[in-house]
Amino acid sequence: MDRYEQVIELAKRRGFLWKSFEIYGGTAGFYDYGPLGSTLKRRIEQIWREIYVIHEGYMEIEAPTIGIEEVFVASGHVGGFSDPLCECKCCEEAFRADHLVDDIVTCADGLHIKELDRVIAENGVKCPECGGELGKTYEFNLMFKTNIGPGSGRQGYMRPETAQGMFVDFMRLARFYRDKLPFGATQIGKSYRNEISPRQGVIRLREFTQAEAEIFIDPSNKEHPNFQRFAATSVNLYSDEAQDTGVMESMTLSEAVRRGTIAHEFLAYQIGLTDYFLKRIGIASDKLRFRQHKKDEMAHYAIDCWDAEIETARFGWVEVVGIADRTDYDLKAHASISNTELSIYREYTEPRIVRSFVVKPDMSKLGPLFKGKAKDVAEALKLMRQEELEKDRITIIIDGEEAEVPKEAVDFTEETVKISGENIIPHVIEPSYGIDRIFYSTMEHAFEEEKWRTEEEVDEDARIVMRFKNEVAPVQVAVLPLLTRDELIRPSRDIKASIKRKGLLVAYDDSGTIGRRYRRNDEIGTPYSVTIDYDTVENNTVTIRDRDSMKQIRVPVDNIADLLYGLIYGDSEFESAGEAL
RNA sequence: GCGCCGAUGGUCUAGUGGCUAUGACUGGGGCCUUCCAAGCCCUAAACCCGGGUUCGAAUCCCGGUUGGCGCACCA
Repeated sequence: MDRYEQVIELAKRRGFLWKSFEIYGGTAGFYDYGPLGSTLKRRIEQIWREIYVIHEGYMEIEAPTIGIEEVFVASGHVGGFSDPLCECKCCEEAFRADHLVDDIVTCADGLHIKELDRVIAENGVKCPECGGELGKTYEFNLMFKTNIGPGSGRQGYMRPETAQGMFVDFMRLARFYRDKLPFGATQIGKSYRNEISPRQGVIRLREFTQAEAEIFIDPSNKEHPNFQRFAATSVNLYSDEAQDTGVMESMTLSEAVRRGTIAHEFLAYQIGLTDYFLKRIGIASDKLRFRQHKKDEMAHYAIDCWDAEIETARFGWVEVVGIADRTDYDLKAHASISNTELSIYREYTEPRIVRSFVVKPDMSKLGPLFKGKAKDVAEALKLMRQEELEKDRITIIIDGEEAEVPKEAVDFTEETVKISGENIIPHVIEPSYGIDRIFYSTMEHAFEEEKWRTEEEVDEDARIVMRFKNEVAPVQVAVLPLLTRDELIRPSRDIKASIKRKGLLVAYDDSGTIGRRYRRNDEIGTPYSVTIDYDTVENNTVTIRDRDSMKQIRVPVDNIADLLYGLIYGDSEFESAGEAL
């Protein structure tokens, strides 16, 4: 049984993760989060919110999970989020149709399926495996399709990423942030991809949770005002060049920016934030690295892109966060498809007085002379410089033919114009988190099978402990009467109630021996167990047991809830919080 | 989507054509018990789904679902 199996088995048994639709046999690519799983996931998301929404100030929005066709035409998902597949009629092997004709035509990936079929037929392309005849090419789009409204209603798609919701709302967001860059929006929610063959459990899902931030910045200023916060932070960088040699480097973020390894400060700051977040929820720092996309792997519009990768026992390095500079690609695409200007007006500190050379073609003369080509002639004239227009003969080239334009058909002048600002299209910095993979990694890195042997014992003793960080542990406190006796159960119930009032998630358990109950709580990662014994009845004190060290302290019952709250969310030290036992 | 291998209580598992389907752990109830899976009693709980072969199928055959591995895919 490898580590993955151990973690998944525990997750299943203890109510973290369940296969969806299990009583009907289940379906690949879907998982339910059980009671403890939902709680853990929500605590992870809540820390993400604290960082991105509260601290960074990128407010959360909520857009529909179903999108209309235009949105995904603009985003490129309708055309590009699919692959043309082509199967051999003989051996039934499936191939990428565009790859089959790569050598025959120059831009194979731009061809439609019909054109691909034509190229395959005309060139007699056969199955590369067995030489058999190839079947018709079909498009396999990874988006789930649905219909909006009854009958032949509008085509809709389940969103394959939450990002588009933020781009589509750009104008409203810009207004909300009073037209000042930089600003950002975030979204935590479900996305959908109809994976061809999902495997690897929760690592590859058809319905999954993303947490994404789209940060709109001034393209001419990619510094980050708060960069100092992470300047000295060391991270494991696996850059494009490093991947060729296979050697990862540990480097401070300021060093990485200075050397040009990371394109700019703003991106480096985001890497710093991601590093901070992942470590805070319990990812082991030696199993975390940032890998730069190779030039050929990066989306064509991105300038630089880094993936946070976490090392797992079975799947090796798994991509959990993508941090990209998407430039102005998305805003331009939506602007063009929607016919809406998506830009920010940036006023100059001082209005600029610009002298500009203006060409004024006289259409009443050009029209009769050039007829249908008059417009092209005028456009060509507008591009000419003063010296060219002052020559005795003005010649232009239209449709490969030289033509002469009479001097009286074109006028030009120098004008003085006052420009007080300009419209700019912001660049987008996008950190995109795959919450389900992070959830699993948190489980795996928290999992520990602890074995030890005391001097007298021959057999090994063992316990399974989920060493969750206090902040993410689903159950925060266990309240355990030492014995099943009324005089201990009664004060236990009062203590449970007082801890609940503080907002902590508390589990009460009085079944079986105390040792068994400690083990049960170790297995779900409860950080602290409060035990009520006969001393409690006598002097109103209880013991608190620390999950990781199994050490105990004795503290008064009176402010037990505040004390536990401080241990979980504050800086309190366990050992100094009470009298050691 | 293809190939190979698997699927038995909550978990792990025995069972290769024939008794009421094996065992352990876990869970629940109780007894006992003053701090790390102790003991005793009681108890709940399973043959992935659908067809077929057979007097009889958890077992053999076919199809499906699902899991693992390999191939393919992974904007």
